[in-house]
Amino acid sequence: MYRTHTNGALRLSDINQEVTLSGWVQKIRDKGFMIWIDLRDRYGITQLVLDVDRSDAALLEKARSLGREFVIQIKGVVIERESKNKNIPTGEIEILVQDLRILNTAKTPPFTIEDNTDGGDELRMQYRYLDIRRNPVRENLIFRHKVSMEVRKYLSDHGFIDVETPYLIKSTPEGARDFVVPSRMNEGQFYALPQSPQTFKQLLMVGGMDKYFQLVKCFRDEDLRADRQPEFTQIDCEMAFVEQEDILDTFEGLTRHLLQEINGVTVDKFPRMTYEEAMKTYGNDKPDIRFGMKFGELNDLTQGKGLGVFDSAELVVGIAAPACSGYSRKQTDRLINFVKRPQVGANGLVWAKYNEDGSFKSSVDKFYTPEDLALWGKRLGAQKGDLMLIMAGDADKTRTQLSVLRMHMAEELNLRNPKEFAPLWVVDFPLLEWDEETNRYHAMHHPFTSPKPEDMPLLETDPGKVRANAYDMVLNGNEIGGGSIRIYDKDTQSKMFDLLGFTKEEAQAQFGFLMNAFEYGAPPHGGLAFGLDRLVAILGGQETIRDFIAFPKNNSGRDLMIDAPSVIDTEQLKELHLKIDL
RNA sequence: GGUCUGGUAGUUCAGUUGGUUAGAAUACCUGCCUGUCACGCAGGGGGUCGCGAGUUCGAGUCUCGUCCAGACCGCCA
Repeated sequence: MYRTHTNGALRLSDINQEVTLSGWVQKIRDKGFMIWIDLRDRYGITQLVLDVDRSDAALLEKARSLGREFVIQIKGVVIERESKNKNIPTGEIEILVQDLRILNTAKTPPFTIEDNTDGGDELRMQYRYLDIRRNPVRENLIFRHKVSMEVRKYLSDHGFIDVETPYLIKSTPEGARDFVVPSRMNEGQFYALPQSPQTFKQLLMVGGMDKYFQLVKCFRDEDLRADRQPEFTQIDCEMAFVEQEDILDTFEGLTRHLLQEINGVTVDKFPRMTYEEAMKTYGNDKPDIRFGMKFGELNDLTQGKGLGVFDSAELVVGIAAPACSGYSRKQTDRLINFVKRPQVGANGLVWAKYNEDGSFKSSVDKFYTPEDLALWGKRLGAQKGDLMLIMAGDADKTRTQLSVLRMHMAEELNLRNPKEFAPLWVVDFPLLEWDEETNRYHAMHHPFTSPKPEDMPLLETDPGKVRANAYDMVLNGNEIGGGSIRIYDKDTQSKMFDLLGFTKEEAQAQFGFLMNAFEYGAPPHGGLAFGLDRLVAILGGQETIRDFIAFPKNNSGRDLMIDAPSVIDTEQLKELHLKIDL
């Protein structure tokens, strides 16, 4: 037997017990007359002790030969510490070692296995198995486990059935690039890895599965970001015989359950906001509503006073940053430079201070009286002591830019409290989006999304105006889930493909299986998918999803530990009838 | 596809206008240390300054190229 207890288990009440422990050597403190060893496993740390009075010379010698991260097994007696350590749960006891067995030696690790490691990201990824020994990473993985167990429990309790769908499926040009897998048995043909199990879950509805869920890997061959991985996990759900309201209720329930069970946070009914409202009020379809700074449109108050940039602008819009009227010239300049960076792309920024004493001061005092500025303040909901920030230009672009500034101010003012949770639904997304590059519409959500019945006539006359039965769940400024009511009749679906520029033949070749299924009694259905990696990171109060994934990929889609992707040998290529053309 | 930042000891980093033998902290090794727990003290070893060209009497430092890493834009139905 390797152990009678784990290294987080023993307490004062276990005094005098003979125990066997196993684990990794975290640290050796050799004081000459006495040696302490911190023994670690995933449950905690237990201090081992040997000394010249109570341990024989051979045992001491063996203990001195240990190095960091050696795997050892010891037998000993639980004793009370003379000087206790209040910082760890096992801090009142230690083990007087009687027998020591080295189970495995270890090279000195390339970085310290401690909460605040000295290792950089690259090394940590290359030696991820060592990184996982560290508390923060281990705790994150356990946290993820808890979240996914609660998800499974909730959905199963509510009648959802976990069904697995295939990973080797068919490539489609719509949407993200596919990862493809060559088929040896079908010369010159390729599978694609699913970007999502979308069509399969719809077919499960046709199959009468009624309520389906799956925690499933999805794959997209697009460039990465700090919070974007080429393979990621989705909580994928679909329900039949439901309306949008039923789906929102169900998954609002799931999210509320998670916040309660995982974070101990009780949340009221989620607010709802239309896409249009979100864009007008926050410049963003995933607003962070933990703080205010709502947009106020100022066209009528600013135009016709001789300030060219405002007069010629389609939209003049601003926010009031709380308690920033004391900003210095340097600070306002920094904000101006921030919005002028190419990533934001604005031409400039007008500021107006609503001072504590009720006076006004702005960067455009030449054009506006204090009375004008007071009206701005009223429109933006500014209080005394606030700083109004105003941008102007093309409506859509300006909203986006002001949205970036709003988030920047929130960061700067520490308004994004990771312990606070403000979920909401954004509903009534547009069905289609015009793509300048390809000169055609493409589906904003996906091509299986149902238009709102009342907007159906617009499909013929003004497709860009059609709203969809599509919805996103937003949490603290992140889209954590999204879904829609699906099309379930063949005619609407083929009209949709038509709008998206598919010929009848293309539609049949790529999605014939789905449209055929719709001819055999497809029930009305809809669903939603959550991004599990991001959801877990947000519930865990952290920014980076990589630390919640056991073995993540880097910026260029590489796994630094196993060094993938890699070339394959010519035999393999030949078998697959592939030639590399570089 | 593009923009920006970085690459110096095992690790995290500093390194002045281009100028002597490239430093610190930490890790590692040795010795000492009668209750340590970020132990302490003394000593020691450790460098292809990412790689390749170029400028120069002289390059860690300047130029060009290249590779790697990170952040962002495009992209991500």
